[in-house]
Amino acid sequence: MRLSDSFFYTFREDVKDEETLSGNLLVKSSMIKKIGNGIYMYMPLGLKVLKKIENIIREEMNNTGANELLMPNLLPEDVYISSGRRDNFGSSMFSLKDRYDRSLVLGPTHEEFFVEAAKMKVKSYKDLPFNIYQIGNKYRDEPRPRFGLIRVREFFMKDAYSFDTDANSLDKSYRKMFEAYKKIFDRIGIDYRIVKADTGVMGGLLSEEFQAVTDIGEDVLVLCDCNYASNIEVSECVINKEKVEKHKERKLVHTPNAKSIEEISKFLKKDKIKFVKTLIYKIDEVFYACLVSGDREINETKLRKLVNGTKIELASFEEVEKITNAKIGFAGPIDLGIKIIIDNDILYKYNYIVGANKTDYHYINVNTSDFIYDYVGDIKNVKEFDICPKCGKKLYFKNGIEIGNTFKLGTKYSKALGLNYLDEKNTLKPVAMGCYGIGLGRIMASVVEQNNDDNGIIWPINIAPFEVCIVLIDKNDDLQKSIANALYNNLINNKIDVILDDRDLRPGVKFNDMDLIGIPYRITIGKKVKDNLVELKIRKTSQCFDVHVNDIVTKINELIK
RNA sequence: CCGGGUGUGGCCCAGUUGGUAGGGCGCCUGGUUUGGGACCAGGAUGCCGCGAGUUCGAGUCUCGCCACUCGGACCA
Repeated sequence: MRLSDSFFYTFREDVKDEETLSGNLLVKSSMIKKIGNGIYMYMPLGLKVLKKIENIIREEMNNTGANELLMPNLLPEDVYISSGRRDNFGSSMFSLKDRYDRSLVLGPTHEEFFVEAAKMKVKSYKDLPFNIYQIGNKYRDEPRPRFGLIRVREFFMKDAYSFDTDANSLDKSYRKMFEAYKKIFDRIGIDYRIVKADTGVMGGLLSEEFQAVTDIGEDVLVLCDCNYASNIEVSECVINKEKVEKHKERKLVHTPNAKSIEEISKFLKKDKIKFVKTLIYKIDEVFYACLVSGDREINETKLRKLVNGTKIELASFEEVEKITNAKIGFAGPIDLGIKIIIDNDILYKYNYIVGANKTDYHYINVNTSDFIYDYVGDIKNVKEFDICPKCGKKLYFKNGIEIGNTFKLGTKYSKALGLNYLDEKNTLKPVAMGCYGIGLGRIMASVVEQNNDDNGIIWPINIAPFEVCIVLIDKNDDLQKSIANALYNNLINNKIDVILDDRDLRPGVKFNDMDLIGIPYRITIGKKVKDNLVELKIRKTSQCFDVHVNDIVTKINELIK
């Protein structure tokens, strides 16, 4: 590509409606443009990056023997109703009516339709296993899109689905995808971790996430040197037993205006750990009082699972005040009148402090024998420096962006949608499924978050929009011009992805633009061509070399390999 | 959905007590320049987010709406 006649622009200043580094750099460098909240255009340069990511994914998918197909995005709503997922998605699904008032949705994910596709083939165990996938758009009406390409409403994604006879076979298919994913992310050159995760709306048996490590990540990764790695959503807590104490006499104490654990702990001059907080949750329209130690946070994912619920939300202030008969902040388990769930640490706490269900009062010296509870379980978040459940060392946290995930679905969808096969003994069995996603836009944004400096983006070579740029310093100098053109053609003939900056601009402008858009290798053609020398600069390290014109192609080839 | 902020040439922003819409960057023309975002001279580009209202007069005041954005809630 020659820049002088290409669709290309850059901005010198940050744009105001992109707060993240990656969002700003991608917009300034003409990779993307926002046209609405969570909706982006991919400009020529950005599309090149996206296509390179796409091709790596496609190659590795095809290497596993998976077959690519393409699904529509405009989908009849009733299919999601049959599968039982219409309600799960709720308002995060875009829905619309056609001219006959029939309900359609924009696909947020395609399990149901891949099952439809699979039915075309699957009759017998001899038809299994196989894996089919697509690379296409997904639509989700996010409550709050943000962070540039990280959380958007229309996004480009690869989703694959495996179909097997049984759990053993599924295990192999899953493994195969898992290994392919590692190859994909390694080739892309992204810094990632694999963590155990929640199965969420997908349901199923096992979920693992591939997380790009960056500070703007919305997920918390719980990690240990022993290679334990888990999303905080599902990271199990080791039970914390306190020193056994003799039960003291329970007492009602006046604690005016001490609503939060923070306030009450200051007021009574006791450490947070001596308190138990009571949060009232509404899970599938039923209220539960949930108790955790004062120094801990509730984990809603764990809580939801414990009671086998689907929809979970904190009760409103009004609801809490009605249930506790007190102002917000004084809820406690004693004489409460709704179901009680306690965190398993509470069993090993003694003489703790709880709200008294009476405005401005707390109980001190409460013990678990003082009230009746309905559920016990691990319902709290791991804290940094907690003990690793696997090896006993201290855990540490990092932030991550989910760029890929792998699910063992089992027979959830095949049962719901009637995807069955006949086995050797002529009995009808449901197909065992897995599904596997990768978010391409998120990869792009995460890579930029991980690879940049004051001058702009630093693309890893395998997904850079161009591998090499040639900067022609003086386009009116015939020697420089002819050497630049010759080199440009030579690199193209060597299958190197090259861009020629032959614009009639000052050198500084071109250097800055090439830095901004992050091309890994720059060849500058200037005065030194008289001595048959060109300059090679490495974007990442800023190293510069003078290279003989005749050697430059070889040198570039070496670097790229 | 709750709370805060912002909407003014392509981009970033200024705009006094209401009185002819400004600057920088970019763009066009000419000239001088040419290895890290040059300089001089001239020039073009505005539904001041949208709609009502107050006023002789509204970018500015009032009301309503919309969009974007941040924090939260939410989120395969």
